[in-house]
Amino acid sequence: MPQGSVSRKVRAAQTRAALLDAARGLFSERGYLNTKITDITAAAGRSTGSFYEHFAGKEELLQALLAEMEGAIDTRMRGLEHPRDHDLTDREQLRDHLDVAWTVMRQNRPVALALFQAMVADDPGTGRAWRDLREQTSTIREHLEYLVERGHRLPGDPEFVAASMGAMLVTLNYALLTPPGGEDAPDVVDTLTDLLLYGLTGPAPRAADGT
Amino acid sequence: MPQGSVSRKVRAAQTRAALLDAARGLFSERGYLNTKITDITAAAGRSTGSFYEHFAGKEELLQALLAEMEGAIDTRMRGLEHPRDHDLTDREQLRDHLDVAWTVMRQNRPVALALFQAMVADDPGTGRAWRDLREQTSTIREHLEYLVERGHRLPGDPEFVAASMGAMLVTLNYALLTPPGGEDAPDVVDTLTDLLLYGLTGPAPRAADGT
DNA sequence: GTCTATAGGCAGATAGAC
DNA sequence: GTCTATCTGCCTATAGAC
Repeated sequence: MPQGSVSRKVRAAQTRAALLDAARGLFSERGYLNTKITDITAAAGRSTGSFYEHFAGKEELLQALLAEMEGAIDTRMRGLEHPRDHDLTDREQLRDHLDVAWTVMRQNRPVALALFQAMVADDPGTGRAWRDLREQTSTIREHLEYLVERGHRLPGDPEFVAASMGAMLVTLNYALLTPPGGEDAPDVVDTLTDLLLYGLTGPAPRAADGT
Repeated sequence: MPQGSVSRKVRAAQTRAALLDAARGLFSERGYLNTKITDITAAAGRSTGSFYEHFAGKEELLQALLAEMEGAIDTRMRGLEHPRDHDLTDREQLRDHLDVAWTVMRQNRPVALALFQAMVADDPGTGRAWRDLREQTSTIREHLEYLVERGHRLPGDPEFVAASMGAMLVTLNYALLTPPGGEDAPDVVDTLTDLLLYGLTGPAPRAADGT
């Protein structure tokens, strides 16, 4: 393989990375929908035409960002078992799950923001919103199904309950991208944990027996 | 006042109403973001120029639709007292509130859809998402504040808890605009009531005393 | 107030030289 | 692969006749 060819590949990869980086920055600043392809190429210091050598359009670039993020998460999670039999009615375990989800969204702000906007901007008839919600909550759903199998009684269908939890999380994350009080509320995860675990009635002393 | 002038006013009102009607239909079919002003005028059987005689733009038309909806609700609710001291930890009262909210969104599908898309499409930096969520949940927030005043312990700040409940509601509504299984799930309100009231642990037997 | 016609401004996407 | 240049289509918004 000739050297020139290698160098070419490297430069191509650099351009691709530059586009992805620029996109992240712009998505975070102005949002996904308000960012034009020409904005991205300009910020990356590349030409408009160069963009289409790497991505068919903005949506495909977003999928690439998503893949990158998922790759990074998988790497960090490597080796950590994630068995199906977590008990989400255990406060610590529920809190862990919510904390991971929240942290991932916060640490990947541009991607989370863009995915949410893309989900909502899509023609509602396509059903993308429900599909996205469903996919993003598949882990929670499995844990809930496990609970049901063990005889626990949930407020409703596990799939729907999981989607409801996800809807709350992603929408709050979006709404809090610009923190209302200036700084990010520190106890979001704890509050949501308690709300989802015990509801408005709050943790209450249980009867001794399981009647 | 001359007759010609009256007739003119009437026709203007008809055009305005036709535009609003057409917008409702198109928003419901294709969504707010994908509907162009020219689509609305075409569907209403009017010219493009006519639109700007009544609205400065699409967003202003949406605000008009919102005002219309709120007017209709106020009319229906006229005479019904809505005191601040509702107890949302009472299942029936919480269910009633969620049911009203859900029914309003379902019966005003185009407006609810459009408002949600408009909220998300706005530049995130404006903080519109949080503001909208806050406003739409002001009633719930007041009830929760009332509970806190009476000594009840909530999972967190009433404003944030109310916003969380609202986030869940409006996002699920949006995701379920195209029902996944074909028909609309009938027990959405009941499931959300139980989830928000008791959480994942479900209603449980309480201890006899309040220790 | 409503119409026709059009100006004007993007922004997506491609052609062709290097 | 990357660039410059451009074409194309779409949509907002206005001008001017009726």
